[in-house]
Amino acid sequence: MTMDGIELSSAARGFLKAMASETRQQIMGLFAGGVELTVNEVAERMSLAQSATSTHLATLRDGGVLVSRREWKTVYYRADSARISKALADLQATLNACCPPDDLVTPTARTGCRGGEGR
Amino acid sequence: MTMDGIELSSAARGFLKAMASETRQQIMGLFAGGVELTVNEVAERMSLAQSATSTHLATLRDGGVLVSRREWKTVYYRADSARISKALADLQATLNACCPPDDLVTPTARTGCRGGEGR
DNA sequence: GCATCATATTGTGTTTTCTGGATATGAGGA
DNA sequence: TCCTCATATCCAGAAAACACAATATGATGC
Repeated sequence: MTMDGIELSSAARGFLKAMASETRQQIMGLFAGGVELTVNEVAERMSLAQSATSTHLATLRDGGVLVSRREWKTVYYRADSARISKALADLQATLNACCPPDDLVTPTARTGCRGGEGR
Repeated sequence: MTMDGIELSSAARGFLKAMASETRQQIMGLFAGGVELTVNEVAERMSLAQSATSTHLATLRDGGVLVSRREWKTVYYRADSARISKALADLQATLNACCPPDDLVTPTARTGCRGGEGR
């Protein structure tokens, strides 16, 4: 009851919560290549209502997966690759601490990904 | 309308589904250090019913985060670090393909993590 | 066969999430 | 000011997840 709390960081938590929904996973697929999309564009391509799309995009932004850039009327959403890498590195670090890191993990996986997060 | 499907692999999908629940995240914290735990032990430490615990552990096993080893009566659950690393590498690879890998990401993040997944 | 132990499964009620319609906000143009 | 556009928020209902009690399964020991 002391060290049970190998809790995930808020970044990793938000990432998991954001990416848990399959609909949001598909939404993320629309942002491939770094394209910027508006809410209506995402709604149209996903065949979703504008309100539902707005909520999903807000969830993704809250989870650190997307960033929003407001240009007068329209809000452009875009994938936040830096924050995604950060969340993944964080997730990996926590899970490495949680699970036996001694088994026979490839050294590439351990060293390579951890160094990625600059910020 | 053709290449929208930057879908995640089943490993990454299962991982996200398994780790989406905060209860399951806490459960994973119990397996720190590679300890093996039975269903009843997890239920007791989490103050959860045996049925709920069994379901959660099955979800985690199905998501590739835990492995179960049956020893006569009791079933011992244990973290599957290799599969976890695999899922994370897969996730990172997909998200790197999804999101702008050109912005100004450190080259370590691009080369290091992508090479991790061998299979 | 019967009882027991540990786990899995079923059933039910509760809570949360998801979705779409309607409405509100905020900014630009006539 | 009024209207329009794009997005956000509010408000239902529908769907899914969660948790518990009860029961079923599977294997051991009598």
